[in-house]
Amino acid sequence: MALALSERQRTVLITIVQHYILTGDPVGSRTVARKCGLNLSPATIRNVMADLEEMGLITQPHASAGRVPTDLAYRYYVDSLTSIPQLQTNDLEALTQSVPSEVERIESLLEHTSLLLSQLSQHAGLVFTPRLSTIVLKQVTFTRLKSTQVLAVLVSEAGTTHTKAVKLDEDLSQDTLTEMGNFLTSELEGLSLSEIRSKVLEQMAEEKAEYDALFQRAMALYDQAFGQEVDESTGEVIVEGASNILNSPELQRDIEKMRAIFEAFEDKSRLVRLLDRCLSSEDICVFIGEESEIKGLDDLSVVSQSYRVGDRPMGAVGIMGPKRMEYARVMALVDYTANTLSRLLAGEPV
Amino acid sequence: MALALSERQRTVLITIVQHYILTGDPVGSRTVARKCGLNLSPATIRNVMADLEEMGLITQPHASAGRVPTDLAYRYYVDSLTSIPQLQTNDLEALTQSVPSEVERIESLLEHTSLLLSQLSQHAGLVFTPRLSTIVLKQVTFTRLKSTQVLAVLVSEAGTTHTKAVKLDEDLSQDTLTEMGNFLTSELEGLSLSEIRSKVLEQMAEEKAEYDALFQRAMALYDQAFGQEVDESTGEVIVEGASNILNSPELQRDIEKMRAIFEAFEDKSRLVRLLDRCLSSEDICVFIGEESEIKGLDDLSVVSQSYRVGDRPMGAVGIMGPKRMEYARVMALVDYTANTLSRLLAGEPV
DNA sequence: ATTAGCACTCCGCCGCCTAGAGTGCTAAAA
DNA sequence: TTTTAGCACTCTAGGCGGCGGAGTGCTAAT
Repeated sequence: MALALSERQRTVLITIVQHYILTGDPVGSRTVARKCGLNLSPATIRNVMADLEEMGLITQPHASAGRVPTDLAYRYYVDSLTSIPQLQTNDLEALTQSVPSEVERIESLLEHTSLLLSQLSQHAGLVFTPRLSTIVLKQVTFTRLKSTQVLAVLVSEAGTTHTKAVKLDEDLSQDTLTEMGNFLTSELEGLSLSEIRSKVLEQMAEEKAEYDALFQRAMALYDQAFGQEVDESTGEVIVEGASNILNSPELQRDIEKMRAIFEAFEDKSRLVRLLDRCLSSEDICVFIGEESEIKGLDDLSVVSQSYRVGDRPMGAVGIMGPKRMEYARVMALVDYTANTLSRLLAGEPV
Repeated sequence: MALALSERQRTVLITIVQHYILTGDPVGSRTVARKCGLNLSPATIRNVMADLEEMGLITQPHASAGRVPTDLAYRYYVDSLTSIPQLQTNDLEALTQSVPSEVERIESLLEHTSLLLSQLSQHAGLVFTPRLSTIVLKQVTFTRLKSTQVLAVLVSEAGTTHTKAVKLDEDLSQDTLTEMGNFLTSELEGLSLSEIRSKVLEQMAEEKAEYDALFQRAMALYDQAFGQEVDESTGEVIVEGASNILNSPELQRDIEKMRAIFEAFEDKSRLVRLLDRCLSSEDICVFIGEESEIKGLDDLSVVSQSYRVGDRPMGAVGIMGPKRMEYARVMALVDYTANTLSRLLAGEPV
């Protein structure tokens, strides 16, 4: 599967990709000859380029323009970046400066992270929040809002909260509700919501008398609030700096594409699917063009890396920009940010 | 201050505005003569138009194109819509169909509302959430996350939650924290956060011995969590359907303007200022072009109306689109939606 | 295997022109 | 006095042709 390129082909291809990323203009044989360091004449380069074109790595937008990398070429280029690149010193400075000393609100932290990524990269910043099922329960409380309406509040170990209003048949007092919350908390603390889900289902099916009625009802209440939600919730996506996409000159021409992109940004459910593919991998993920499999995003690339709390992957951060992005730098930014976020959430010093 | 226009001038102006809203093309004397119903020749209309231009109500994009309404003309047009217009039947149907039967999560409801507004209007939907100070407290709880880290959770009467992690000097047990929460809840329930703010400040200043030490510490903890926040928090803005702005043909030409608009969308803090101006008024608000006083939004108009819980205004909903929008229809949508939202939040049937 | 030379192609730009739409002005009509 | 018809004028959008530049592929020489 891996493309077998001669050393010379490799050099020429990389030169083309790098130069195109830099300038955005199609790059011709003359330019390659000067920049690639091979001391060959443009004519020779042309032969190599003809081969590369046949392999589907480069194309010309029209006969007699220079060559432009295809998705395949970007893929090759990214794969050829052996390991996660080092962060540039100025980026490192900027990042360390804007890391908060402590976490007051996780939601704000994630938003801030997304914004930071977008500002540093000048592309769009992405943060995926955890899906409900992976969350570990810390505390449940029920608050009586109106006669038969109760607000269930769930606090996770990480410090996120999740709420849902529930309608009851009977009117329970706040005291009863508090007791139910305490019951559940002592019983369920430390379990993930998906573990709880199976435990609740199991116990409600058995309906043994070994638990008293209050506990049974508490379980039912919990299930009413979060039961389905756990299976269905896919987490959220925080997109910041989407307007940066408008800077990219190769997209400014085509307003239709632009619209497709912004519509894709708003359809969060599709974006979430990227998360799944990223969470299953330890490594940083790069989706080039159509690899994201999101309609409308075929002119963009996404670089993302999961962040974790303890050993479990919780969510992911990423940067989304034109395929013509500085992959090395962006990957370094994303990787560093994901690691920092993991440490912050774990309460470790940064 | 109100512009004094002759009946004829009025008719011509309204015709121009309506026709421009409809087509987006500059409208010439010939067209006006045909559409305005006055049975006058284009030449006569031209004289009227010259007057209107002198008054600053219309301009020509270039000599020898038709006339285009200025902000002033839109203002006049909107003011001439005597009362809030009626909802069109098809809009009414669409709205009633997508009203949820019950409110499970306020955050989702508000997001859904914003999305709904954007879809029906084909512009951007706005929802402003309440600023912290106006919220009425229902319950406070403290959850011990780690040795000296506590999560303060505040539930409002409306059912919204607000959290903040707090770092402590000492390590308090969960039992102590729970007790503190109960204390505070019983003492503060039913008060708005701004009322609480002054009460807390007052009591902490007095430092009387009439309250026991636990309560004093609870107060301090509360203040640490939400004290400053109450003064600073401005509420949030939920923008949906921003990509609809890209449809507007008069903006597609100028990518710079487009970028300015999307940047303005992302700068939530400025958008929030619109809320203030809208909350103080009972009536529906229309901001045309520069009236929003937001840089970058001078090519858009915003229609917004506050929603309330009980008698207090809580937040606002709105629609943001090109100045060339169907004001009557948009105003009807916004007004109806705001009322429906108020009723939903109050738990009334819709 | 590499290179120089050359003819060819295609885009982007400039200037030119024209058709069309709309205006303002003036003089005639109501 | 108000309205209208007529006319000359202006400005834009769009089509056409020519030209320079950049880059290519091919061929023949090194």
